[in-house]
Amino acid sequence: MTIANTLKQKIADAASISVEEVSLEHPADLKNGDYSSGVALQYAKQVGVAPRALAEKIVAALGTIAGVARVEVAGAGFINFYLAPAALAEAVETAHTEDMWGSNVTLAGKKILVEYTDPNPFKEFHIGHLMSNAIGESIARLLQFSGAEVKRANYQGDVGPHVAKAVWAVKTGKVAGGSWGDAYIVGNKAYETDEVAKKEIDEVNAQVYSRSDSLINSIYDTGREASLKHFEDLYEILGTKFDHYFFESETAQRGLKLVRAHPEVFEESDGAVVYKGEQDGLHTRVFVTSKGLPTYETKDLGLAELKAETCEFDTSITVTAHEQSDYFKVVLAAMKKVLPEVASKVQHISHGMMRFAEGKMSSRTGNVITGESLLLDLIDAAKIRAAESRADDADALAQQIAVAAIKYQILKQASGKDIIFDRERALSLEGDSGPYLQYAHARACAIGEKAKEQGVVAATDASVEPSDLVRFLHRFPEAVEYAAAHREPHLLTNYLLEFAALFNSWYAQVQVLDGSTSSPHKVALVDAVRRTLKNGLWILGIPAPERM
RNA sequence: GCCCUCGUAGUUCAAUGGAUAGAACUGCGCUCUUCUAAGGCGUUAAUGUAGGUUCGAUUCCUACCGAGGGCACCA
Repeated sequence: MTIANTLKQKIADAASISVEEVSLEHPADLKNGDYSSGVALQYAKQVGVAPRALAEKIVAALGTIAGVARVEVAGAGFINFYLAPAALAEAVETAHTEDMWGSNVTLAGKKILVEYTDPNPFKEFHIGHLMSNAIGESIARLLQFSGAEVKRANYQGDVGPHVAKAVWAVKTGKVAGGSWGDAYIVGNKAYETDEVAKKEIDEVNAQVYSRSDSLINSIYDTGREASLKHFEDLYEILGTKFDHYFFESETAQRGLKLVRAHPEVFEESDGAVVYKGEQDGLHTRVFVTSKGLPTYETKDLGLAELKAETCEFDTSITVTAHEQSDYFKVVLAAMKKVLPEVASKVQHISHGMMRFAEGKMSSRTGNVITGESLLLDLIDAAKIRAAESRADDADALAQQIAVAAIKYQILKQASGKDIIFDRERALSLEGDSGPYLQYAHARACAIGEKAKEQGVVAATDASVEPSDLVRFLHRFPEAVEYAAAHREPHLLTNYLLEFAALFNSWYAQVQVLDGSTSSPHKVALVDAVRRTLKNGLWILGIPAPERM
């Protein structure tokens, strides 16, 4: 950034001090300029000059900076920079003409594998999977928009006790016609309350692994395929396309081999094979049970190896709920010793859990809310509004609005915190919401369409005094880069909300197609706004319908 | 007991060590003869407690209080 560099160089002339890094930020209030620095406040004491006086000296030494219209000293000693109209008009022009407006190249050439969603065949698609999907997809897109070559991975548990429970329930005719998620619920309950059933399920579990029973094989194969197909339908609605699918059935043996090959890393304890995490300030975890079965820890080691063999990557990210944070640290500590090269590329991103406002725990069918039922409820609710819209396909629009509503709720807050999900709030589709952003985008599209009809051709005019809307639009690329650097979609969500609010407010005051000579410029600006919202929504993984 | 997250308006969330701590929902009052009122405008209301570091702390450090999660054969 030229401003930061100039500031850094000239501050020495002004105060005879050297600074390694100058703070330069976007003031929250646009009145305070496009950029602002607090260096004078920071170094006033060291130099022995009052902050404002030092700021004045620095400003005097700065001279002219390309693209900056004026520099002011304000408040206690802040140095505020106001960009020149031409520099801001350039941002509008870029946003109006460039498809990739807002992208950056900070990760160019980097290969990144992102694993997320991770549902289990034979079980329901839970809220947690929905959260992991929304966050993982958005992080993948943020990295992509920053120039990285991103591959999406999904790791699913297709073997284990949960599978046996569902298969047993079907085999014994305990469920008929229900979903595989229902079968799991029935099997799980029987496992906990019925001794005979428990024994049978354990047997089924062994048979699933050994594939020794043809009836069980048939139920298993049918169920696995149906579950995976069903998940695919959900991914289609959610807008995710995975490049790689990994299954626990592939990672178990691999993991066991790795553990057995490293007796110096793992030790035996009470018949089980464990990793003593205490040596790394963590806790002990079991990798192989006393029955010789691999636990999830071991499977994760196998998964890491399998990922590295399947595709090349510089970084491998796994997105999970926060409850697995400590677990992951132990696995990573063990991995550093078993697969050091892979371990050095592994990163874990965790998110909070979704909780529900009291008394709103059940779905429309009266059951516990799953990720799927939540989505279906929202689609239903959105249909009423969609039917009154201008959309050609109301059902398709209802789906897009529902996805926006739910993803926005997840992506609007810092990912470390739990999310209190209030259905009423999400279903209202108003205010601080995904549909609000979509609506602003649809409005911008409508103006573009009308401009075309009237034959008004967009043309940016660098001499027009820039509005707050333009100055905020100029910050978009930096907002993307900032969010990508922190792997925090909510930082972009916040920017987009504020940007959309600014646009809506501007829209209420300004008539774009008023037949005046300023129309072409305003049409260009509206198109720049449209692309900013479109690209921003794309990064969040939220569809941007052109008509609502 | 130890470890990890986290405590901000009545509620759900923001705030890159900076300027008057921002929104949304709720309440009340305006606003469609003008490009979409899923919109806009106005109005009340908050940093858990006690110290520390700093020119400046919601943010960093320490202690306490409170919430959620994790801590051996589940995933």
